[in-house]
Amino acid sequence: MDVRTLCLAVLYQGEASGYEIKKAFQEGAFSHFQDASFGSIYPALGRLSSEGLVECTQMAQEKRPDKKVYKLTQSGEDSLITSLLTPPTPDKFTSDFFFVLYFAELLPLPQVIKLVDQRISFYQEIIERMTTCDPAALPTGRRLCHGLGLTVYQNSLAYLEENKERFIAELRSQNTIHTSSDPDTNRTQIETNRHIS
Amino acid sequence: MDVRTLCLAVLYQGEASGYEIKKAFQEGAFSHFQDASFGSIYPALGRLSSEGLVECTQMAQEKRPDKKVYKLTQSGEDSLITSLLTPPTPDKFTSDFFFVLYFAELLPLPQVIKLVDQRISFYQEIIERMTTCDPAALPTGRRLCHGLGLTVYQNSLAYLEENKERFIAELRSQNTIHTSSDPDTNRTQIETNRHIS
DNA sequence: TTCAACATATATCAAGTCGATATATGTGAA
DNA sequence: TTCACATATATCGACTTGATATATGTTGAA
Repeated sequence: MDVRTLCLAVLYQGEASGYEIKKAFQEGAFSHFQDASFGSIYPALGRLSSEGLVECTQMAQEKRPDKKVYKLTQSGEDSLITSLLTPPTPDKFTSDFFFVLYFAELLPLPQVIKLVDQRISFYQEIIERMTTCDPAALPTGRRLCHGLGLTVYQNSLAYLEENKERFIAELRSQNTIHTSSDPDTNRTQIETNRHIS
Repeated sequence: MDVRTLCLAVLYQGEASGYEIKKAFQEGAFSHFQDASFGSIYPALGRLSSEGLVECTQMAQEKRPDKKVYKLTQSGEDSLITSLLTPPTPDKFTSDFFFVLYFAELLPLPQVIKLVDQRISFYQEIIERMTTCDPAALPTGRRLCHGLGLTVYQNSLAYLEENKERFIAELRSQNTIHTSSDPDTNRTQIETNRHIS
């Protein structure tokens, strides 16, 4: 979804500055499935302003730098709905964790263990944050989002915890790279895995 | 992860052309957690070539356009390992499905039902494709990747199937937008939801 | 107390990436 | 036959990211 629509979506929840819109993607409700940087938010707000989809009020006072508060117009609301009605593009998921895990055999075992442990902590923290809010208080659509997301994290955590020990034991038993710094042994290991599909 | 490393990773599995590398991200093993386009793959292969991390063999014959087959060098293998050892960046997940679902109350009910049904089919198809291969045949790292990914898809599917009817019933019962095309009714609906957190 | 780290707030820029498009040919199905 | 699709490389405009610049307030630890 383009950043312009993303901004409209945040502003639909209430007026906000560019800085606050960024926070919605960093810590807020949208943080799990959308993102945008300042470099795209500020230009987007400029365009939305000139097209009349948002209105900007300059808050010159404050003890901070000027704050530009943006507010959705009726035209902006219409544009948001229209965008929501267009067929959604496929999900995009990129993960270095999965990528590194894929090549676990090539890495020192302690490194792999650390990777998995960090992942477990990562899931635990997200789950804790997500379970502090009461789902019953959410509107229907948001509640399904929340429930589906939480399910994914909980089951990922459970899977990792259930398989961690077996996984590590298997890695330990099958190669020598982890206990030796002999380059020849190393090389042999790499060659061994080379053509496994 | 930068596209250069991604190319090295694909080439680690065996030599390939730019076109074939693209396919690895589109249909192959990496398709679930990494992506790259021609616009980034071809320049990356050029740089990798000039840096000696890959070797290029021009296959001039064939009945097709020239095929440039790239092969990993020792230096390229070392570079891949080094990249795998650097701390992984956080996952990135963007989903229009979640985004639209979040605003389900604002949309016509048939549209929302279609969205959920398509999602269910999407999960079913992926699960079917992933369960055709035998996980026991995979190297340890790949097997954990595969298992974790499959778990996510299976549990997402189960959650949607379990909650679909209740979700739709709830949407149907709470608003009028879905059965009326009266713009005033429409507007009222939008205002009603306006400030729900 | 002081001082570093962090938060608020806007904005820009180089580098990288995507999605579409161009080019050229082969294959298979309707 | 003709059209859609697959193979194959390559480029380009538009967009996005991540880092950085600028300026100030707050907070907590040494």
